[in-house]
Amino acid sequence: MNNSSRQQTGQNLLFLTDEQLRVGIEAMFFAYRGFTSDPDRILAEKGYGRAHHRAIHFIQRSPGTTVNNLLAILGVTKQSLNRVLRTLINDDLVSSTVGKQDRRERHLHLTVAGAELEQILSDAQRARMRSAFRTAGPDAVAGFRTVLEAMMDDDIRRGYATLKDGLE
Amino acid sequence: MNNSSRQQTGQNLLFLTDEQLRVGIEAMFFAYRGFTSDPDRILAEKGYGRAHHRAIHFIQRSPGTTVNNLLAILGVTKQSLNRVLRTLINDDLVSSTVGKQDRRERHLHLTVAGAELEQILSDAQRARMRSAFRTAGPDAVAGFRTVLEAMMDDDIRRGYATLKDGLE
DNA sequence: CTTGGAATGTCAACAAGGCTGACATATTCT
DNA sequence: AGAATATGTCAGCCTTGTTGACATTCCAAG
Repeated sequence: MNNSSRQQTGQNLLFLTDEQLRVGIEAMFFAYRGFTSDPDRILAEKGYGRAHHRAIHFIQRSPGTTVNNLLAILGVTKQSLNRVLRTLINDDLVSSTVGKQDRRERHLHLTVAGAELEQILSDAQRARMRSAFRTAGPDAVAGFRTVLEAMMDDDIRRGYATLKDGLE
Repeated sequence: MNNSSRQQTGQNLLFLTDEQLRVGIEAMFFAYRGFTSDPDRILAEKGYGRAHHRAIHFIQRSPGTTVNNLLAILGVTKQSLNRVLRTLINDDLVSSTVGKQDRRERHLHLTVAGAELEQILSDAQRARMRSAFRTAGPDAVAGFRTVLEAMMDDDIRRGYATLKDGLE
């Protein structure tokens, strides 16, 4: 299992050595820290955390989404999500409206203030991503996305593919 | 600033649209969750958390490293790290030995049991990374690493480059 | 040799944000 | 009518981050 590609098998599989995998693992660790650091700084100033950012992000990207939808995407318990949503609703960044077909459901939207904060956060996060993408170039970006997609859990990759479809 | 590349500038910059950046952001989010999920499961069984994994990982990769080195890499407070190290040392997964030149320093090593756990964790994490790399192919992997590197904070990228140098 | 600073450890308190379990309420489906 | 669903809420626990205060040990400069 270890060093599975010490002897090559026709193709060049040197990119699968344990050492290369270790570098990939550490790259993920350090890059993810950079990826979250800018929004984290902004959020900390306003008394929010990463969990609030995640909720705001996915409400922005799917306006009117229900609590259950959000739970499935975020992969946390309803108690955890509820705590975050409660503060966002109290602070008037998110609105929760009763469903029309199914009145048990709550549909979530960003308020004007919520959309403003979302904009600030995603501007900061996109700025870093844009800079990284520009530096790396389109081919590298394609590879980046291919590898990340292959690293997701299967069920998530399906949902993620649906998200992507909005693009084509 | 927004949709900065709606009109192209000679080169094809469609990969820098806000939509593409959003997909990249969500790819990072979902992929990182996959990336940590396998070790997290194993750690939870043994009563440890992600912080223990990080400590074990970097002690394994730099045996004899000092607490201060580890603090710089992990980017947490010494109190936070100390709490984690204390449990690892108590559980005999990590040994802490007084420095010979500078006896204020503590040099950290994995014990046999610690190395065993590290092996289990990194096997799990590498398995996912290897599968993703193999699926994506060497060119995609190169792009993946290029983008991640460009996404790190500058000071970290320098340290990360040093780590990488062990490879060539 | 004394003193300042560096490296480390430890105690206490606090907060965010995960978790489980239990329970309430409203609504919809069967 | 009763089961199932969607949501909210309370209480308590854990990990892991934070700050602040303080002790110890040692090196090095004066």
